Amino acid sequence: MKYPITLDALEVLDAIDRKGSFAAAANELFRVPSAISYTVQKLEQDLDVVLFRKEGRKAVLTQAGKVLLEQGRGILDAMERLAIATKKTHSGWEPVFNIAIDSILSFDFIYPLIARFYEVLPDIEINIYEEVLGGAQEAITSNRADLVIGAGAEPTPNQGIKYQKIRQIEWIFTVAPGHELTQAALPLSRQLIEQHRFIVVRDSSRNQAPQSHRVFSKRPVLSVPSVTEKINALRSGLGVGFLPVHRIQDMLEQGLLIALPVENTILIETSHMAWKTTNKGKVLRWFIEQLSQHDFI
Amino acid sequence: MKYPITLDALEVLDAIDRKGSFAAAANELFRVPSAISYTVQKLEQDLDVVLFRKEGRKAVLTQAGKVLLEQGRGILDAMERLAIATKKTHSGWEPVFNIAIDSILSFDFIYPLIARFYEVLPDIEINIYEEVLGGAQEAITSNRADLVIGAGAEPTPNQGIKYQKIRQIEWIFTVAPGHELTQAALPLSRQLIEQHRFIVVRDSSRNQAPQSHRVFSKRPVLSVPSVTEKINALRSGLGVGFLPVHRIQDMLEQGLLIALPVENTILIETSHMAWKTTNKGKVLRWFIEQLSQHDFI
DNA sequence: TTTATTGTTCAAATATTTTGAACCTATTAA
DNA sequence: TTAATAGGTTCAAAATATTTGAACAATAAA
Repeated sequence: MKYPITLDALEVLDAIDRKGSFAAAANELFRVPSAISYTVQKLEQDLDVVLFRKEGRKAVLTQAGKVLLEQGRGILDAMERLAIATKKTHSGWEPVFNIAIDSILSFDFIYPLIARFYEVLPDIEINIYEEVLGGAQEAITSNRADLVIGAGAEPTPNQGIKYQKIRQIEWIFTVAPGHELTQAALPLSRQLIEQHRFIVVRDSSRNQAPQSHRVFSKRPVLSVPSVTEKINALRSGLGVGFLPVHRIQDMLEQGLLIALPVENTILIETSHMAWKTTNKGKVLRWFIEQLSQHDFI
Repeated sequence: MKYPITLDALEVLDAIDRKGSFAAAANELFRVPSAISYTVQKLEQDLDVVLFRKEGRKAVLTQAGKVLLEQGRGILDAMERLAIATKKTHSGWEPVFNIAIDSILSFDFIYPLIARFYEVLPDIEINIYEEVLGGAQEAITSNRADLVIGAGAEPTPNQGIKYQKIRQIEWIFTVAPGHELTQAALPLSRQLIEQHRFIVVRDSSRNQAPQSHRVFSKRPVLSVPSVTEKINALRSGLGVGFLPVHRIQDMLEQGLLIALPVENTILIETSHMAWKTTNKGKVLRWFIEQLSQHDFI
């Protein structure tokens, strides 16, 4: 016999353990006690292992029974999830979706996007991978990623891969008026600004994610949930950081925020996304659509 | 219906996929073709998902079918291991120890580690299996694995699961001085390097991992038992391959080995390990300790 | 000592799976 | 073009497997 353990047997075992007796398990499963007895005996026989010992009028799990039950529960869970994943796939939703992001890009806009995604579809697994320079490209051709957010303009068209430019963002180092850095010599050095508290956009997908792999190193100091909050925090003088120019143009003009040049800093971030044209998944569509909208930023 | 997917159905699906047709699967399973048909139809009906599409006179898996099969195989494996573990517990043996490794990671360091383990505790059965992207995470929550070696930095802390970073490894494509690839235009293309003989670290453990893995294709390869041997073989000009930078720094500087850039290659491999905090096993501790040591590499 | 609860056994009833023959349908060979 | 062949499906009958219910034994609680 290839698989002596059946799902039904595991289900029965689980019910017995939770309810405390064969009789109660029978009741829960809408079966008659003798059916439970039969299932357990069959399992013990097929597996050639004693799973219950009689203690008084009750049956108690043996050590082997406990191992079987504990691990078996994991398998039952996996089965349930597999059924869900399969159905999701059938209706066009990928069960897992992998995003690779070039590590030089800012993640400020990605976290809120993922958070938004989980609000809509909480049980799809999103994995974000950071890729170093050429890696993002490779990630897609080797099917490691479904969507790549890469740095630079769109690369030359490639067989089977679609590229699309994402809005170009100009980042600028910003502090509140009266901040001590406004007194420092310009341009500011990296060393100097790193001594100040940075405000970063937090990965808010943490709590809601079914399970998400996040793969970048960061040393956040003050985390906020979105770029809007980041602007507010900066204005309140809680810290310093880079902000997208187009979002703070007015405030800069009104003197509510001060922009300062920093040495060796790339200000303009051009990025593109890439995906396989054969991929018709709905999750992919969702992300492409969101990223295409000019105001998602 | 609580569990629409049965183990038998997964077994049938697996056989169909491996053998290529319903008829061949029927033959393998000592059943009649109509029985296979019946099982598949029942599964499709219970799950309310189309799993096969007819192409010509053959039946081909749909996307959903592929997801089901791929994940289902993991569950079948888990079932087999569970049966073994239960029997071992019954007979007083320590249960098997399962390690899941993310398939994008290099196995080079694992095989020698397992070999070392057998020197210390030869009676314990170690299973290594490969998990695709998110799967490694899942493997631990569902108890399919006792230890997971996953890609990326440590994920968000999770109830009952402990994560620990493993040393980050930078891999670099290396050849011996005077190798003909040193004359080629840089960066090297994948096609080009694939024409050369690769040196890979062999799976020298008893219970070998399911697949050979990760070498680009069925090219001529030379298997060696450890990374040290791999370095030696490379230096002798026996072949080419990726090596961890920190192990060959000196040799690169002395010109004993030549590093060459390859297009679209991810150079830096970050990884972490994960295990259940409830697991107090001796075997687990041994592996954690070994993997924590910086020089195990 | 009753009485209720728990688990087991066994034959009968019921449900599920497997079979084999007949029948499609798309490729391949003649 | 036609025949032969390699899948795949359908359906009723046969073979298996599971569930039931009644009778029974063992133990704890009243």
